Amino acid sequence: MATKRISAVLLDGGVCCAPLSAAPLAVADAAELARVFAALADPVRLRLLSLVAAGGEVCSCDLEVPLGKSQPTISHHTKALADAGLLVGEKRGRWMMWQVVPERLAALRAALS
Amino acid sequence: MATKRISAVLLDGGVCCAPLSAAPLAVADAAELARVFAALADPVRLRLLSLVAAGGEVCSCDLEVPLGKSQPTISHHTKALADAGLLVGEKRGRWMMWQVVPERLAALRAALS
DNA sequence: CGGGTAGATTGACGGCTGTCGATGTATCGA
DNA sequence: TCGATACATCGACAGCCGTCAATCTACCCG
Repeated sequence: MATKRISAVLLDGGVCCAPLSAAPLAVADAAELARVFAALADPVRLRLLSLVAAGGEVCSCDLEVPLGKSQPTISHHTKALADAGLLVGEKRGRWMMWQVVPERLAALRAALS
Repeated sequence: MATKRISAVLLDGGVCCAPLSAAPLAVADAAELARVFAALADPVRLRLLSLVAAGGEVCSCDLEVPLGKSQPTISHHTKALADAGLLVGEKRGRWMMWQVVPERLAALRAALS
């Protein structure tokens, strides 16, 4: 019930409304947006997101080496990005395959205008 | 000297290069980007930025009431946004007037593609 | 000058977060 | 069934961050 309403900026295709400069951000919208930006506020997560974005579909096991972090740390970061809606994962056999959610990135771009 | 080189994404008009999905983000670029996103990863700062963006030019003294925070906290947040290059301030008499840096927002949008 | 106001700075406190080792769970191959 | 692999979870630790009261600095006006 607490989250019946979610910022319109972050729903739908993400090409929505309420850009920063149009009108003062509502408190709830600001909280939601901040949650997503917080997911991007870490250099390791940004590189992880970039690796997945550039690769199209990437396995968790292929992230440890390029990022130079331990397996639990990689798992921690993929979860953070997934919780923010920026990544979706699909378990395929033994492997976890990750993809970016382009609509989510578009929603962020829309909010930053 | 430590910052001789700064991510091209965040310099120039900000309409630059190196979008996330094009190629894996360089370590230095990721660090710079993360610094800016960290500035946006707080609901109070997002509302502050939005207030300034919507108002065009806003005095610090006009931020305490709508944000519901103490004066030192407001000062802390304006400094954080200014350090991230998202806000510029001009001291005019007794008042500090703030404006957004649209190029910076554009640079972030460019990076998120 | 002197009083008042706007803002920055400092110090302190509580909470959040990135990191890793250790452990648990599921899946595949032999 | 057994060993190995991929991933998640837990617990712990260190460092960072948002917040405020108190204080300091700069500026205006009378």
